[in-house]
Amino acid sequence: MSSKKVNQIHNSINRVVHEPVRLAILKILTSAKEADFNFLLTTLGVTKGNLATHINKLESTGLIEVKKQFRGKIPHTSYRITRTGRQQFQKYWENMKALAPK
Amino acid sequence: MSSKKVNQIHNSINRVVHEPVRLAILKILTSAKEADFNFLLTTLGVTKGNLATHINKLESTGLIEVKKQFRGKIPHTSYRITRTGRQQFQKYWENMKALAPK
DNA sequence: ATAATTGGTTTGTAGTAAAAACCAGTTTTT
DNA sequence: AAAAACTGGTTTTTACTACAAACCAATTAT
Repeated sequence: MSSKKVNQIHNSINRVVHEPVRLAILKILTSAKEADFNFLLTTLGVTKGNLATHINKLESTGLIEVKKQFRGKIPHTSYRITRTGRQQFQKYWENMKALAPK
Repeated sequence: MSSKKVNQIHNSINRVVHEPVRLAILKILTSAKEADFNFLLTTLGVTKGNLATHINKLESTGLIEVKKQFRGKIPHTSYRITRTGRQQFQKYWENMKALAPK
């Protein structure tokens, strides 16, 4: 069979971004510039393990960066979206438009 | 712990609709009124088994309906989006807007 | 002294997408 | 007449992933 590349718009969808919890995280980080673990935890209403997993995914793929510091003696972790994270979030939505109702 | 229902916008995302291949199928069926197995197969560029599985999912959840008939002696199967399928597709995109960049 | 908070890691389970193999019947090609 | 290809799938297997629950160490509040 000839390999005909037709549309395959569904292949343009970045799965890392596509996951709803991560979409919500990215949405928050595009608006807020910075957010910490607990804020995301209560805002999103997910479990800690689940949140940590999604954050790891976003960090390991370079979409967000993690800033760890101490506030006094208490650890405090906050997250920011990276330049490429912002770009990929934008690109994701451009691609999604092809699947939206007219 | 108190069950605080906060935002949880990610929970409003219908997972049946959210899957990219199914999104593409629904998009086609909202535009085209009717499409058959082979058209979807070549247009989407997925395997038959994979396509059949997604179609089953969409049918069993009531989003599309399947019309089977014979053209002469050859089976011919076509698909249409249902009323509620159209509604849920619309609703999905409304919910997604909450996660899109402003 | 105990409980709660911070910010996780580890472990286990369940669901799912996807490819590949298989199928029965029909049609086309050689 | 035989072989290949088409129609529209089902079944099986693999691999990934989301998610919850349990656990943790250190610190702070009661």
